[in-house]
Amino acid sequence: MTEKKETILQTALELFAKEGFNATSTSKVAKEAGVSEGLVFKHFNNKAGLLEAILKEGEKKFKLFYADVVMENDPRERLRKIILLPFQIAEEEYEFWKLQFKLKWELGYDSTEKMKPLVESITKAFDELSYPAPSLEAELLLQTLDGLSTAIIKHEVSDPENLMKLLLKKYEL
Amino acid sequence: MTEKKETILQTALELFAKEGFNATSTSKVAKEAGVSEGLVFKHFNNKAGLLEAILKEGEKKFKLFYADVVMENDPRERLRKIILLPFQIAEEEYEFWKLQFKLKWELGYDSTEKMKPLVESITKAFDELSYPAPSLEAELLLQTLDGLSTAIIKHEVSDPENLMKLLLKKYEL
Amino acid sequence: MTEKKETILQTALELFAKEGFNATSTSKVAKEAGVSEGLVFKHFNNKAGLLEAILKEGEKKFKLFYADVVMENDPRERLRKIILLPFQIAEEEYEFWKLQFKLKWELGYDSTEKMKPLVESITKAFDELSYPAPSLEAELLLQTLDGLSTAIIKHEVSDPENLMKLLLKKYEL
Amino acid sequence: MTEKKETILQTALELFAKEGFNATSTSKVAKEAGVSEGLVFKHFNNKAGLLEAILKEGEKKFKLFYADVVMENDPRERLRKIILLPFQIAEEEYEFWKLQFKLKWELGYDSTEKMKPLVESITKAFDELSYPAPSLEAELLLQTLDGLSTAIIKHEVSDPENLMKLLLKKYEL
DNA sequence: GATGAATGAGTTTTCATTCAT
DNA sequence: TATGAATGAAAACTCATTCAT
Repeated sequence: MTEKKETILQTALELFAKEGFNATSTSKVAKEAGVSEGLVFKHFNNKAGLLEAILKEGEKKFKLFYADVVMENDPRERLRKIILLPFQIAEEEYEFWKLQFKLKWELGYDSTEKMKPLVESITKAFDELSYPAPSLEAELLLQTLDGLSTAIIKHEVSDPENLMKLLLKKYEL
Repeated sequence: MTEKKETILQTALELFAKEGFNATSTSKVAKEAGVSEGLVFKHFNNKAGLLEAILKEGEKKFKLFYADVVMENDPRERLRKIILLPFQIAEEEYEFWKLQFKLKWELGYDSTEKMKPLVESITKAFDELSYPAPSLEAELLLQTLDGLSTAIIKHEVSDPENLMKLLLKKYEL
Repeated sequence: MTEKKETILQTALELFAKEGFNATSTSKVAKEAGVSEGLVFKHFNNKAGLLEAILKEGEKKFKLFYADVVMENDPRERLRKIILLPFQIAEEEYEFWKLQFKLKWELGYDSTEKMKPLVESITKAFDELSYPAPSLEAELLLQTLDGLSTAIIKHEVSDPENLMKLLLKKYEL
Repeated sequence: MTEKKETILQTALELFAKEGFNATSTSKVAKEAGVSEGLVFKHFNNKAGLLEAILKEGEKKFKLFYADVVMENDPRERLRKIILLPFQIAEEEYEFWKLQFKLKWELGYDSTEKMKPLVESITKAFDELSYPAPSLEAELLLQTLDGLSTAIIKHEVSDPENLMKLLLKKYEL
């Protein structure tokens, strides 16, 4: 990946995250990235290709993010790890995750399929810890973490540290 | 409000919810609503005005939705009511709420200000029930409900009934 | 002429003078005049009709303006009178005359025909005063007065009083 | 400046001069110039930008036009030169100057500021020639020339040659 | 790989005008 | 006489994309 290609990708990420996919013109991406309009298309074929490239990066990060959780054998530790995740997002990555959320709404795509392994992994953990309704517990926890992540990314959480502790305590972790 | 104006509003709501604000052209709204494109602008000045009108309706409904919670005096009952809310959304209103969520992401606006009274009301409830960290509890609950609502609207919840029961039990309600 | 019709005419005059004919929409005229959009058309048929009505008023005033000059028998007095004209425009009539000038440019119409009697009258005056080239003198004087009027209407003349005196002296009046 | 950009500019000049700024659509400019409408906007941002570009060219020519006058040291020669100017406009430039006049009316902008050096230069000439009211003389002469130019451009002058002579004689040049 | 001029189809918006009331 | 909802056509402007260099 050449330097300019990288710049385009990064710029597009930022603009898509800030303004949305449809509201961001390819020409704006090019201008902001300091490259010619044509180059965007040379590298990514079309606007959708640019988006795809970004999304692919997103999924990679996403998997990396969750891999550690799924691999964890100890059920209590597995729950701990998934709960900690939202709080570990580095501030410089907020833009990136914001984009992922934003795009999911804008393009309306369904992530349930991709989440399945994670859901199952969490379900199993609750099962092993003898929760009476492990599947529902997993669903609820993931929804909670989803709401929480949203709030964190939007800088709407006042006291992350204690919120984390509270949540951990609720699951006796 | 004339009949046609109403139709435009309704059509725009549906299209914005389905496709997103930026991806929906005013000409499509007009065509779908069976009116001339000019009329859209006569009534709402510009595309943003149309959106605003929809959003204003949204806020009205939103307030109506939460009014019952805030007015409730008994703290346990208040919590019960807020938890029940997401599960009471009528299926024909999914579009409407989907739009509200979608737009919030697409336009990136901050709803914390508008949520304040609700947050305070829930905080107070937890306080009265002697939870050790009422403010954090309120924050967490609302985030949970936010994630949950999202899932419900997107038809991603498998067993709402039991999910609701589980959540109520967690708060001993 | 009803009161509302009069208001429309007056408003249109002002707007056309300020913004130009093409740049002024009928809806703006209606709004500014405080009447419905339809009424403008009821009274003047179409936008061109509105313009025509204004222009007709203009010609009336114009003729009134010059009648006194043409009627004057004494040649020196006739010249005096035509020279004084631009300086006698009342400030509240500037808008009106500005419009006349403006429209002439915008619509590109030729006023030579209408000016003929005046030109002849001035020519005759110069002839009677034994100027060697009366026709040229008349042309030049009228062009001077045209340039001068323009400047006056645009508030670009610093010292009208003395400018007038200077001009009169040049013709020994 | 690419060839097409040049063509657009030239076409716009002609159309604006003939029909006026507001009455000329960008689509007409594009069609007449044989380019896509988009290109007009690529090159000039918006319709006003196109106008501005033309006006800028106008000012350049304008300055060139008057530079020779202002540079002239001999006061009599300076007056001669300014008087000759309107008569030296080449017929193929009539369109251009017509536009300048037309736009000044349509857009209502004030050229006094830009004329200042010229006014001063003429004032000084009259002063050096011991005219009793040099500043007023300059004002009057320029207004005369303004009216005259207008008439020339509009082809309303019957005998330019002798009109010129008459004017020169009036200033003993 | 990189540029930027050029396009064509679309989008938002304006506007003169009509018509039912 | 007067209103204002409604229209259809055109205007200004945007944008993804192509292509010659």
